[in-house]
Amino acid sequence: MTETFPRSPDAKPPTMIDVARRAGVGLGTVSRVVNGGAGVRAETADRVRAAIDELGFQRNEVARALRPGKKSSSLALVLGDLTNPFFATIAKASLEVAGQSGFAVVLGSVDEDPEGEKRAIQELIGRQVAGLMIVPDQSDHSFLVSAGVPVVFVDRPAHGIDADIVMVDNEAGGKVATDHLLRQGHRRVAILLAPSYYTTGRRLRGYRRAHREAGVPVDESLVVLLPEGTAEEAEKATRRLMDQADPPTALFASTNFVTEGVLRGLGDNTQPAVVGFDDFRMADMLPTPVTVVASDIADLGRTAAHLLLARAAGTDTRPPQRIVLPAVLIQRGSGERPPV
Amino acid sequence: MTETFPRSPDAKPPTMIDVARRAGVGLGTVSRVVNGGAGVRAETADRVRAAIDELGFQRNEVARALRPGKKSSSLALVLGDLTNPFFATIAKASLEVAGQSGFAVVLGSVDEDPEGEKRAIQELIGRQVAGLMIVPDQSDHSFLVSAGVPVVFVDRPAHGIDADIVMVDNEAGGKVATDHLLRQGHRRVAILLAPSYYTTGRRLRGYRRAHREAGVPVDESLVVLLPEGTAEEAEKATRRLMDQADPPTALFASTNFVTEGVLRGLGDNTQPAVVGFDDFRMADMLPTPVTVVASDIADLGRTAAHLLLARAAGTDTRPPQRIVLPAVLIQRGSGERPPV
DNA sequence: CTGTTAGCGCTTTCAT
DNA sequence: ATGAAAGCGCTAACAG
Repeated sequence: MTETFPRSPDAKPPTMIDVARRAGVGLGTVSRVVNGGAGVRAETADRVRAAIDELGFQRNEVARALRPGKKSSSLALVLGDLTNPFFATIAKASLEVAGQSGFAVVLGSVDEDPEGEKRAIQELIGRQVAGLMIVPDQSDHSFLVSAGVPVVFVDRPAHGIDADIVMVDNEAGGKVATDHLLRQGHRRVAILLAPSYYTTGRRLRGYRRAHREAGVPVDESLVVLLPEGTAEEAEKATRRLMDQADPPTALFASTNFVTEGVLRGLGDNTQPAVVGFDDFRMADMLPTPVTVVASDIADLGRTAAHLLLARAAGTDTRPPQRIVLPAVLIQRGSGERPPV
Repeated sequence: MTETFPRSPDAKPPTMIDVARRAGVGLGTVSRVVNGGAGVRAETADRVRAAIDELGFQRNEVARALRPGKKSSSLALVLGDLTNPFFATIAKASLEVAGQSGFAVVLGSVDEDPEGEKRAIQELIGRQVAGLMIVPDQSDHSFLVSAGVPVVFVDRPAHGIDADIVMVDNEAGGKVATDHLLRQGHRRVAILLAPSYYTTGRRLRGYRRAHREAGVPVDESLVVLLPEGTAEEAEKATRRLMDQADPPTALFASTNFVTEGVLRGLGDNTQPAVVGFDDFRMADMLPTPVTVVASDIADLGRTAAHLLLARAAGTDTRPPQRIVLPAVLIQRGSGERPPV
């Protein structure tokens, strides 16, 4: 009895009114039943439910969300490249948390262009999302101040607005990684930074502080700010570093893609020590297992989602929070090579 | 002059009526301007635009989508684990395509439970998405027939409904991989399958066909159906395989996670040849670079999104399409080891 | 307990 | 060219 092709798109789906007529009750009663059925006689409710099944009725969430106050039950997630496991992990985690509360997650498509993010965000706000989780770029986000929607920033704070932020302890991470290298006697530790103003700055800060406290001067030629945070750029930069007169004996890569590039750039050269920021799948399977400074990225996403949900529900009215997750060193081999 | 905290959540955003009052025009005029401004005197339009800027007005997409026919400009994407690069790639690609057409993408949270997918899909339909892209599980999807929304399945077809499907040539891929191994003289080729009824079945079919055509009998003890498609299960299964009396000299892993597990299970044993299905980041960086059968996964996502957009727009009214993308062998080393 | 009614913000005729 | 008015499907008073 099952049809085998989708119903023609113009066939209008049944509404509550259809259900009401079918069940011989009022519109309000149907609404009550659909929303839990409190205050409706069991018998009536059954009749309504029967009608719902027969008609295949499904509540129109859009109309429901039109009601003022009743913000749509969806959150927006704005981030860069889903192909980056770092972002994918955040997405998955926040999706799970949102789903548990009956919220869907709308993904804003963020192209590369600088205007893309703002456009995407405004688009999303127009869709009446109940809240936004944003992994912001460097641009000004003050336009969000008057958006009337709760916002939680993830991984890095945004300019022009004081809102909740959930992130990793970048400076401590940078410090731990560098300490580890210096402690083993390395004196020429290079750092390769992806161009993300904030995290980059903090990680570099940790790197410098480690040097200062160890009494080791920083050779500025070993501080490399990549033009792009890709493996390709990191690979090129690594080659250049190793080709110079006095090459580093250790390299600190500031993101997972950069780590990949560094390893590629090093090729068969198994001399220099390498520590990466952010763990990645199969880091332990590479020829020399990769030592990293890692955080619980899924927790980053989960925490952000929980916080946003609480803000959206109005449950949480504290001033903007700043949640910082720890970063720990995971020794696997590449970071434990002694200096030459 | 910029405030530094988000506006209190109860501050209602300005509506078109506010704009109309402010500009001293009628509601309809504002609507016209917002939608391109055709048929409005330039001078009037300017006044309206000025009011829009001053008030920071933003069209309420929800109210807009309430209009019948005017399907919301968002597509739904329902898939499993975003943490799997395979799915993440699909998500990213479809997101880009959708974004170019001004569509947002809503992600359904698909938990592990079998009912999860159906619930998520119905939720999404209730949100009036213009179309659905689904990487379906094995359950029955006939309930979508009467949903009145175009659906495109990705990676595998669904039961109970004849809709568009974009996928990889699984059988050819299985054949190519197995051929490659047999051609090098391997006679004991194991295949490790993740439990996904369809792709698994096709890949296995290719495996069998390759054996048949080569006149090599299949040892059924080498056909392993994993209880779960995780690296852990694949690792355990690989250990078991290699521990048996007459172990295989080659292994064919049916997904990227399975490939990872196989490599882990093999550990230092660098004897057996390995071919994986689906390429993955850093496959070329492992101790022995990994030979894989790969397809353009991003293209899978892109194609699905394009098709869905056309269906949603009513532009494409062809009968359900079945688009199959090729799978090619990428030789990197692990698959070129000779039999012992 | 249940039916009726008034909007939510917008698009879209239909007059003017 | 522009204003007025009728809903879209639903929720939330308000009556009965």
